[in-house]
Amino acid sequence: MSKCEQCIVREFSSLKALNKDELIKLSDCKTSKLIKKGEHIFEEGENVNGIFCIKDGICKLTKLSPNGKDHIVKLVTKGELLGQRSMISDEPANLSAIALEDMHVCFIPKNEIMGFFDKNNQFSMNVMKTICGDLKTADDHMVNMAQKSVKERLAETLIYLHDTFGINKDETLKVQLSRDELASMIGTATESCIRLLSDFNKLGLIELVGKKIVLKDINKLKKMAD
Amino acid sequence: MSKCEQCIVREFSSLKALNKDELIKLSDCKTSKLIKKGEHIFEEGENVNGIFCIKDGICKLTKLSPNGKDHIVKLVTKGELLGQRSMISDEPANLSAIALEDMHVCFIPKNEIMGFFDKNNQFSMNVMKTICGDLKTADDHMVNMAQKSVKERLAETLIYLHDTFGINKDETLKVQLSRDELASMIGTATESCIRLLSDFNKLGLIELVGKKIVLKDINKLKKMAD
DNA sequence: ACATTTATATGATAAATATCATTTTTTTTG
DNA sequence: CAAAAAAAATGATATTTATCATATAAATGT
Repeated sequence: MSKCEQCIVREFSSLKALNKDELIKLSDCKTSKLIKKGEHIFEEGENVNGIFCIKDGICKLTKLSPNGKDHIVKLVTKGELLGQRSMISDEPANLSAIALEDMHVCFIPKNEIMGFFDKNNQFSMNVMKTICGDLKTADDHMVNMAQKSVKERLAETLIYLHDTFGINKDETLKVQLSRDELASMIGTATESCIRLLSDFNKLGLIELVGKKIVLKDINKLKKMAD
Repeated sequence: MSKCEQCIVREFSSLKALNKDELIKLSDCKTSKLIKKGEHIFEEGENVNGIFCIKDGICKLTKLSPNGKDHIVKLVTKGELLGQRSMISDEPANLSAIALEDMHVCFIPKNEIMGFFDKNNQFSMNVMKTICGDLKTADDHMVNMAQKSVKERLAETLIYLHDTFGINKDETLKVQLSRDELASMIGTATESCIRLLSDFNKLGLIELVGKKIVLKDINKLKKMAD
């Protein structure tokens, strides 16, 4: 079992506030899991009873809308924690977490985290700030969904994927979503998403390399996204 | 200056965790404000440096979208706290708060609240739970905006206004939004909103009493909202 | 390697929604 | 109370987006 003290991703999350003793306790109680591409870390409605620390890989957080379509609420990657909201609210998960690539995650049981809350103010504060950041992002996102056109949302999402997750050597976006997933991220029909990608391609804004996407004119895309 | 100890609305917010001594301190540092209908409590981008406790009245939280339209993110009423997210994130307000009717609010400066955070775990936990609740609502809302039609969103919003804020003696919705405001809550053009209200009226789902709205068939509206 | 499934793409069309113009109603103001 | 301004309502039309059908390309299993 690997030691939390030596784990680098810890430094990128609220867990950075933990001291040596707390980290040793953490190492003892955590369990390590490999999640394959397409598998769930947890599902909407499930009682999670702890949080997951993402050591490696990317996953999507989705919610089933009443019309039966999945909506991608957020992408989460290495260094971030999952399940904090459910744990604090003491409610089942509001979203499903599904791996977009093979992942390595650690599970930390609820009672351990709650102990840190009581004794380590900096840790509580970090968690609170993270959730506040999530809330701001969610509000902003909501306004975008409500007020922007599909075209604007697509442009914005491409920029987001580029800026947040970066590009490969061949300049294609590192996070490779299917057209279907991209559509469920911007909230539109798959065909509409594909059609707009074709349009963007013809306009020289992007280039479609098979299923992969290269952003060719980031400035124009940014203007387009408003 | 009225005493926080005797204030009833305190019981409906995170402040209920404060003990007698803390409430006395609170009374000493808080300032009381009357806000008239249409006035701001604070504006997007402003440094708030504390939180507001709503003693009476309702306000809308809006965000200006890049296309220049205001979007109503949330309605907030008596007993709730405002500005918690900005204070914790140590950032300017992400949203504007504008009174929908005359309001009575109390302002509590940041350093006072931060003191309670340090010393009163139950209070911190309450605040955290509130923000977690807000985050869940925001995520749900986002999915609705992205996946539902304007008609579904209108039906849902009417039900929400009914269930959350209740009705007057004449059965009209208590929160009286203009057509423009209703449209900016569901994310559509004012004319589209008006047209759909007319349709709902003709279908017998609602009744339009001047500018006021009566829900006539709540079950059908609920089905419509999904 | 070939058959089968799945993903991507495109056309045709329908439905939803926005925009612009105009009218009617309500509210405000002098 | 009348005039002006603002809000609500409706029609005509344009634009956006969804849906259904079908074609092509890529991935998968045996």
